[in-house]
Amino acid sequence: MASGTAANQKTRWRTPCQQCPLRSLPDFRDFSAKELEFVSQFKSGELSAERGATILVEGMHSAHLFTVLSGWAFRYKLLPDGRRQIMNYVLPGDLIGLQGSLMGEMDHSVEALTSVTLCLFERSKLGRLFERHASLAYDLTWIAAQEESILDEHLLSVGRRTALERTAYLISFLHQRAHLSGMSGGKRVVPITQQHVADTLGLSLVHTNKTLRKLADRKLMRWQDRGCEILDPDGLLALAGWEGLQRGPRPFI
Amino acid sequence: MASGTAANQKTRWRTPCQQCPLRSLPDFRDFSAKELEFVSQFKSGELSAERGATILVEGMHSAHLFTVLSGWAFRYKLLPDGRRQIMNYVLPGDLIGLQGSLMGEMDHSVEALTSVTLCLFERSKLGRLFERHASLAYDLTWIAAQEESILDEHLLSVGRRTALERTAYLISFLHQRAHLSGMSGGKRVVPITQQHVADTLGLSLVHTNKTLRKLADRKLMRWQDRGCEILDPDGLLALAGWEGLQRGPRPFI
DNA sequence: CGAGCCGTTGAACCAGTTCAAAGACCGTGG
DNA sequence: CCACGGTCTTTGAACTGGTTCAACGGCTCG
Repeated sequence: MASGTAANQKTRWRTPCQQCPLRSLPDFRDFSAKELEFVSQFKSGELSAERGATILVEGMHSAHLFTVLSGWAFRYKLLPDGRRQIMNYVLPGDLIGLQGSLMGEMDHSVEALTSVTLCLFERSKLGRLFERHASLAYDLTWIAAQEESILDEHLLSVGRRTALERTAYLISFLHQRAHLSGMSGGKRVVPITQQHVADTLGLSLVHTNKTLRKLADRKLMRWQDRGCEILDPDGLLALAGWEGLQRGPRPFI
Repeated sequence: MASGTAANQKTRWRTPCQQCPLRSLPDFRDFSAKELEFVSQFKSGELSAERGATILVEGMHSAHLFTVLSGWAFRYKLLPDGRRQIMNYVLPGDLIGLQGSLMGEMDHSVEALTSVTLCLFERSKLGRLFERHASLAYDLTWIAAQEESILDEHLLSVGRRTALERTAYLISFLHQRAHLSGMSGGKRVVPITQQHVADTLGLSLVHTNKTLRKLADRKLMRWQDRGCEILDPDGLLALAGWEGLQRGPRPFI
């Protein structure tokens, strides 16, 4: 279970939004010069965190919003006795802390899976975003609705899919997300342990291991190191009974 | 499982937003005259649906958004073979169809639990809302973030709580929601069957029945008719290990 | 009065958990 | 260089929380 301390480091400003490497990804929408200018001054700095570091803590009242610039993280909640449920994964281009910014305090925590760099935005400027940049306000709502849609699918998995189906779903999901964030050359690895898979799917570690083995025996994927390689994307989708993520231009801040 | 057909009926305009009965509830935020005027012309009519009727269908491309004026409904998804997962319940003041409006097509369905009346909004006017009414745009984002927060908690339940804890959680959750929507005089009943409980919690009908019996034996609640009566709200919260819904002024459209 | 829906209960079963142990692969310090 | 401890994965075996199957009783509504 999580043991990392919040060893975050504020770092010097590095990446100007105008040259943000994420903008060139095909899946992100284009920004107007005006939008770009606003986002640029909305951004107040960058932050980096090591693998295992806790970026946001449940109950915390944060003055910031973040967008992931590079690396992987995950959102989770704990029960009083320590049982953990991972809600979703956070990849480059994803926004975190919106829920906390709008509702006062975070209702979940976020931990880094790899070393991560984040763009930092001032919560206090969020009002101005809504007042002066309708298109960005729309994007924020879109992002929140998108997250809702993903959570719906996760809930369907955990509630109604069998262990094998769930696992196939999760592997597909992560593979697609990685692909759309430009992280995978197809074979690429997702940096998670089997414990993460278990905590995402509501399964025990042991049964997760045995289920992954079954998927490997069927030549659908292969577990290696700390992650997995996809062998048969379509087979996984079919097994999960899942349509896949919807594509199309995606906003980000 | 769901059998109702979409027997929706457009009805004559009835409730002017200025006299909306929901506005007087303590939990909803106040509107300025300007906001009220916009919402008033954003609303294009009302619609009513009978118990069992399907209000929105997964895959559908809807030209409307809805707010529930009265009655109960629920959001759900189906797997190809018919397994059903209920994602959340929809009560007076709740918005539905936002996800579909923003992302093109609905990724879930909505069915009425009681007879329901809905306010109808034109999706085409959503752009104007963002451009001219920042405060309402903010509210929409808030609403989406709130839904996300609720889904997180559901996912935690289904993934990591035991059947008894889950059931206690759901009962508490519905009780609180009903209370905040002004629907309950404390003893009031939630209009759902045990099949709905099962499909919300990812349990079988039989085991749901046995679990509800345990809660009743412990004098925490009582099942009656088509719903339940809460006997010991705090006992349920404690059993679930849940903090309860956060209060405070809540926006609605 | 019959058909459906809803709730209830018992009994057999099994998907997934828990317990236990061991092997692979690090990085670290002696 | 090797020994050591920590993290991660793997596997077998016993167990159990929850499922499935089956049947029945009560209620409502046409």
